[in-house]
Amino acid sequence: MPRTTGKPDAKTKLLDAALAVIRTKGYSASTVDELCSAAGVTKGAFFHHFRSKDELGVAAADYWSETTGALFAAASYHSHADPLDRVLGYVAFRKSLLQGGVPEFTCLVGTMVQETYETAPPIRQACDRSISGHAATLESDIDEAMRARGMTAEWTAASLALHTQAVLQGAFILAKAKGGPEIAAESIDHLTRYLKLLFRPETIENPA
Amino acid sequence: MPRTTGKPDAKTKLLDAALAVIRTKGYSASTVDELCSAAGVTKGAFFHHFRSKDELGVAAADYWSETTGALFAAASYHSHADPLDRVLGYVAFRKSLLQGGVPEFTCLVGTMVQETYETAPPIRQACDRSISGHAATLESDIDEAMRARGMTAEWTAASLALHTQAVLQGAFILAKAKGGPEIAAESIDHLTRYLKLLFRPETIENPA
DNA sequence: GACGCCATACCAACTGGTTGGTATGTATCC
DNA sequence: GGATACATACCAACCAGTTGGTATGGCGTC
Repeated sequence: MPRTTGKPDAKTKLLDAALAVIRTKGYSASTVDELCSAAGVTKGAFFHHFRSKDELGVAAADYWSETTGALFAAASYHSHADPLDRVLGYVAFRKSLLQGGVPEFTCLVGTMVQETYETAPPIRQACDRSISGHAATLESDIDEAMRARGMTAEWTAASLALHTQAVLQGAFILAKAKGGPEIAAESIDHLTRYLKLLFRPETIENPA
Repeated sequence: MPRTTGKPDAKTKLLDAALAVIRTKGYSASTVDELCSAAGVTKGAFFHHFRSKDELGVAAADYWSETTGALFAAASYHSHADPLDRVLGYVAFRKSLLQGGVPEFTCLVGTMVQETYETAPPIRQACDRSISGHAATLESDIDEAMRARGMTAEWTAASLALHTQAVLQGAFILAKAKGGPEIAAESIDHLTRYLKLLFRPETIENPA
């Protein structure tokens, strides 16, 4: 919530800085001092808005949910008539986001939950909310695509929606290990191929 | 390298402790003091064997490659005659390893690389070696399965081998976020289904 | 096989800088 | 003029790494 004036307030600046710094160095290695200097504010402002570093972690995860939620809500893949095209469009959109440096396209909550799942339950829950809430936006399209084909599968729309998130999170880890987005793009291609094989096997060449 | 006596030396105890502690709390949050007390040695021993904490991080990743390498090399899925059965057996074996608490079945190098990929290049490289080296053990079976079917695909054996690692790493993140292995098992099931659809589509029911 | 020699392995105590967090002051808005 | 929104100064605990030391075992020498 920025001030009524055009300038962002210290809280927003701290949250924006948290996204950048934590995605680059991880949560534990991101110090309060560094977050403050990256945001251009002082420690007084930090502890005015957040009672502790962990509370900022929770707020950052929620802020991440908001900003990315707005990004995906505004994306054009929702306009496809066929629900499967919306799902495939989503995955293609995710692939198109693999731009810039690794810290710029990787996921805040996937990074944070790795470090905090045992030691900071509120952060773990905030990350789960973010991932699961995002997956839920896919689930309805997947469900609709299944119904449109009268599919009765061994898997659920919910599990497939979460699987897409698993592939993306894993692709980010590979990108971090290898230092670039190329391998992540290939994994996303495999995900697209899986979805097509599940829903439209006839469109995939099968030379066997 | 333990001593000729039965007891493990301080270096091995530190490496074993590092696997447990870092998998639970992440790399940055694992302090040298905590690693030492978990290993039952003193700081003097730590800095006798490792010049720095980062050097231990590299050694831990290499140690992880060794121990997990031995685990997979000894597994029974290698005995299948059909190379595809070996690949599917590998994935089933990975699923069977989802036992115990989350820190016990998740991956050290996947956790470490998230925090260190930008700040500690030697650790990043050690994690890449571990992941890519492990994927390479799958690549030959995948390649053989492709040749046996005369497949000419848009994807390579190497990219599919790495994709399996992406799914597993992503499944671990979901397990951490949700606090249990169930969702990871479902994602591994999706991976198995993808592999069967690629290589044996006739064995999958398709009610569409 | 007793001896001196020394590298390796390890320990306890310490240090300077950093950490998350606090206490207190001040400017600005309604 | 009181609540909100910051800034400055500070602290105790903790951090990675250092220091100076001890215990042990192998090895050549005689």
